[in-house]
Amino acid sequence: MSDTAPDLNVSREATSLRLLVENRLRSAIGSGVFKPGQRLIERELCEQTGVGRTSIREALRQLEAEGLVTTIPHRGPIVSTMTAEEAAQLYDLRGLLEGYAGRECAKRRDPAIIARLRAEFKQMSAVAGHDDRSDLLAAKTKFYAALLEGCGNIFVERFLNMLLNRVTVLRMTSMTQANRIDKSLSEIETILVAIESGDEDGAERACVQHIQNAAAVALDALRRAES
Amino acid sequence: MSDTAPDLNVSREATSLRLLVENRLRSAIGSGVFKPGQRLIERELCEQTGVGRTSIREALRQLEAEGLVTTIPHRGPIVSTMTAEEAAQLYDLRGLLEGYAGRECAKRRDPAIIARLRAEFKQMSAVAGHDDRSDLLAAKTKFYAALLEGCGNIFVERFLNMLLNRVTVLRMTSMTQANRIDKSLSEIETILVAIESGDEDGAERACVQHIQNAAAVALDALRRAES
DNA sequence: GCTTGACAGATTGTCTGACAATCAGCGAGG
DNA sequence: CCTCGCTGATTGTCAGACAATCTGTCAAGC
Repeated sequence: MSDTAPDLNVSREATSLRLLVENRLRSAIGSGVFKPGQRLIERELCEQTGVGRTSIREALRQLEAEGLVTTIPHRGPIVSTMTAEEAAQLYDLRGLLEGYAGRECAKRRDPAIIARLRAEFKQMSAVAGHDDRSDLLAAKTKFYAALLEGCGNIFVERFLNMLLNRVTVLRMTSMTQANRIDKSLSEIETILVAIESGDEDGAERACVQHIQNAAAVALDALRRAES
Repeated sequence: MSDTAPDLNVSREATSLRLLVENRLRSAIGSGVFKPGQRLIERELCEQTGVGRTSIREALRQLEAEGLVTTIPHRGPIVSTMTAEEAAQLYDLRGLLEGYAGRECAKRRDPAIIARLRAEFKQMSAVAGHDDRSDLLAAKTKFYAALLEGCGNIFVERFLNMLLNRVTVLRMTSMTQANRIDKSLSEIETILVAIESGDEDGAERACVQHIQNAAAVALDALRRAES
């Protein structure tokens, strides 16, 4: 990055309609507008979005590849469901990857990344008390985004993003984090401190621990709902 | 699974045209018919496959999500290229995941899986001397398939499959394994033995080691070609 | 009453043809 | 030699169409 050049990153954001639709659907699923198991009928989506079937179908293929929707032959796509068993596997993998990301962040100690992590942590602390948890969630998401970028491995970043999308869906069904916010915050602080001090093992351990705790709460709620 | 019920799994294999096209393209890319960087023009693919643009485009979206092709806006899809840097990241992640898979296999010690692993290893040893390495590659692929299934984590399995597809592309460019076959075989035997004896740490270590060695050879060739 | 089979409706899977938007390369002009 | 505008190629997107297939229902038969 040059010091002199102004940021001319126009980045026509999402150029293609297909991408717009894709993001729309992704967030609709993530925010629970479309619930797991619900059918997504092409023509209805066409009417709701105002785009042709072509774009809808291509967007759905993408989401299918990401695992967010499941297409039943000649029946059409539904929002993917997850058994408690699968959710456990998801959290296992997430722990593995996020542990790796934490370790790499601690190893690299990129100042820009650390600054972002710290800023988002501050933001999280600031809004932790709000009734509306969407602020907290947004900050948390940004914290993770920084963590993933910081690991410097594009594949880890991509895969973890996929996993996080699916976790978000889970979160809707399991309505977790009642008073886990405080604990969660302190866990995240542990991660942050470890990364800042370059403690690779500590950062990895803290990340894994954080995921395991989150998993325990989520899986408990999920299993109860599944019974 | 019931003991009495016969296996009525008819499994009409790949129903939709789109899936057929997808697999065709995937293997065409994997086998080097389409080379990295090459443009994939929709209308040409239509003629070559005899299907409509609809199906082609949807298949391409899937491959794009897997990272096998990259779509340049208003220019169309090309077979994805990889820098040495990215390849190194890919191998890093592959080591992480495959280490996990090896560990889990050793932990679970599923007899069916172990039998498959051993059978494929035998097959590999048998065909190692052939000039045509496609037999060896096929057996190796099956060995990995068993390893991935054996880890019991569907997400790990899915992600590793994606990574392996991209490694296959790399292999085309870097023409590795001259006389690495013997070493490679003995490394795989180490993995197998560790899994059979339930040595979790050993299995993980052996897997990671195997990937690192493979990575070293591949990256060396790649960097030389890139210069 | 319960099972079987046929029918109708809904929805996907796929093709065709079309058109505007956009990009890459080329040649004219300075 | 560099810049500008044109032309051709290709994608992005739409609308309409049709067969294949699934689901649910309802009548017929045991």
